[in-house]
Amino acid sequence: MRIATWNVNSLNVRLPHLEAFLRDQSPDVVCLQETKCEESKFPGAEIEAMGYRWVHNGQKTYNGVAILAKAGCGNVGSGIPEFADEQSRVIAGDVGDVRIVCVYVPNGQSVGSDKYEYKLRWLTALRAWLAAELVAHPKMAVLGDYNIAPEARDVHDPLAWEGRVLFSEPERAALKGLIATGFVDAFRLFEQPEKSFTWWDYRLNAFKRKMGLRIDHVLLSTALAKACTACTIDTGPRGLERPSDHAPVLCELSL
DNA sequence: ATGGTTGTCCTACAA
Repeated sequence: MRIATWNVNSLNVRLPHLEAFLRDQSPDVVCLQETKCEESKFPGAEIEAMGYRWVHNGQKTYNGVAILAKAGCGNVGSGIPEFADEQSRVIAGDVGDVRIVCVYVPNGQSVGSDKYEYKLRWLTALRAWLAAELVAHPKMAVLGDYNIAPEARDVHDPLAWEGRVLFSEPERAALKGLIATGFVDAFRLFEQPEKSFTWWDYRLNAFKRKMGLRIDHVLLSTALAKACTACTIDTGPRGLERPSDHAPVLCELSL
């Protein structure tokens, strides 16, 4: 089974890129973030024509998450239970015997801001929920835009980014704490190229200058990690005309 | 240089 995650930064704008990605990579499951549309504007017919069934937790203008799956998914839930959130940032469902959780972690804006505090509270709630979910679903994959670079090697200029949002110590500690409840970062199970990133700012020609961060992740429960044979970043879509600012991450599971 | 670009929606705001 091949699973993937991609922050598309508007699903309707990125539909041609998504179509090419699905054709080129043929993933069984794709988690999307920042669909930026409510249900009435979700391009469901187009996605079904590409051979995928879908579930979506959307909202107007901001956020929005979806899971596309060739085989469809059941037992679908939206949001973090017991965490009231007006923002559409989580959707989960079963594909076969694997629990798929699609997350769009808050950006946090800047360290010390209200949005930063919200990000940390959100991550605390996510951790508590997922720790409990692991008991019921030993085979679990949590994919998405975490808006956190875990280590210095995940940042093009770690000295410049140290202490800033996306790479501050409290954010990294929160991600580390989440992982410590029973996950592994699939990307780091394997040898990877230097300067492996998943997001590059639209400004200052950041992609061409390799000025990126690795903030999109595939976390696998320890039971599921045993089945993981590869994890890669597909930088192709980031180089296209009018791209998302994020690249997709792909993960291969021998299931 | 505290800069710059994109998406949504039409004016700022979020990223």
